[in-house]
Amino acid sequence: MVRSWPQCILHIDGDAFFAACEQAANPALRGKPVVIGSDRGIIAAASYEAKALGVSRGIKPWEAKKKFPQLIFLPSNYELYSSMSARMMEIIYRYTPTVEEYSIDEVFADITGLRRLHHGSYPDIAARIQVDIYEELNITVSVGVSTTKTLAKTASHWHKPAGFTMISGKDIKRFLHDVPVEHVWNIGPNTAQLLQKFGITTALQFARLPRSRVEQLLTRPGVELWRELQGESQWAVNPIPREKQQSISKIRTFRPASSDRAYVYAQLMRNVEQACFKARRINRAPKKIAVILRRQEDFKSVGAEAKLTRPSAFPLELSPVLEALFDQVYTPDVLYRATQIALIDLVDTSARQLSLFSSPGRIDVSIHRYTASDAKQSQRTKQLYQSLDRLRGKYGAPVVHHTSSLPVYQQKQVTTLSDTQSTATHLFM
DNA sequence: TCTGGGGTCCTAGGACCC
DNA sequence: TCTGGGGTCCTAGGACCC
Repeated sequence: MVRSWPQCILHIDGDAFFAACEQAANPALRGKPVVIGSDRGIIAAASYEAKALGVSRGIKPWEAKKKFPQLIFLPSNYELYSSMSARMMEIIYRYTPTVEEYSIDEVFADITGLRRLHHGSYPDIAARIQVDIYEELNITVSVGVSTTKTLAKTASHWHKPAGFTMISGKDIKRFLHDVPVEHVWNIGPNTAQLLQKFGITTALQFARLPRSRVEQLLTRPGVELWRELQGESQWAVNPIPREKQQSISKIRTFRPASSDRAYVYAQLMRNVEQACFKARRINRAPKKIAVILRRQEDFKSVGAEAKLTRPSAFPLELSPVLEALFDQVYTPDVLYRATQIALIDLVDTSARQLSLFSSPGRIDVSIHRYTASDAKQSQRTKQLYQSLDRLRGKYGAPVVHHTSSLPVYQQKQVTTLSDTQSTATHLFM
């Protein structure tokens, strides 16, 4: 039976990953109710011990603190989680090269055709991966084994933590029977609502619809999903290198909401600086940028997008475009609660060096211009940011900002150059 | 769910062309 | 005046994910 499987796909899901990483890194935290999250935000993760107390994602950190004084609160430490994630990936790569790093704590892996190589059945191989991760990293993962990504993911969710669930062809009905349709991967609130209107509330009911009906109700991805649930693999496990990242965005909510133009723009500029820094670090630059503001009253986002005449990840070069976009979306007297910048259609910048002769300089909203002096200016801009990035690397935090982001920092204690003791020094240019 | 932050992909429809 | 058919490219916005 297992022999006849056309594909064998695994879904490997870290259990309470952030909290588990903290517990792995610090043995004193093991067995304790650990919660990751900041005071003002939401709870990002909770260890199983904390979940057992009744901590859930919905609850606010300060509420949880009051209700369960024994909780251990930790700020999130992405460096730690990323390195643990990378080590987890490495273990899986030992078994197969076909690994999709779906998120920091989730992996799809295709082990089709590798039984002889690893001297074992598919479930054997999957179990070995699970054991290796536990023994080497001190964290548990839940594993799902099936013929499609969708079924593998359904399987890994079936039993957590440290679960191991296999769905073979003949078991599909049994597993889908109890799964609410809105819990199926890639069925969100909208699709679930539509299906429910037609009396479809479970994954099995959906899987049993005739194909023609599915084609009527949903579009192509819906039909593909339907076939995945039959056990016919439609979505390949595809290893996407991180360098292929398509977009970077930075969003920040501020409280209280504000309608002050300079302040809101300053928040945006801060996001821009962070997003551009991240882009430069991975040697990418956007061909398009979008500015989005979120309104306080209805929580809706309003945004505007612009194509750049040349890719750039330098805030100084982007600022004319940014300002134009900002003015398109900003309405005086409207209260905003968040700003967001999106760097879109990222392209690789490592290969082509900006040179005096090969690159147009200035970036405009709509007009494309090119002069030698612009190119020279561009070169200087690049050098400037290289120095700034080095500085940032040295201090671990940004030290120089654009003048337009000043209003953000005016709320805090801004120190000056002369205060050389402080690492919180902010310079403005 | 009364609300953080960071992503991907798909589709409809307009513009433009033959 | 009303009116063909088809292809491609691009954009806005939706929907979904962790």
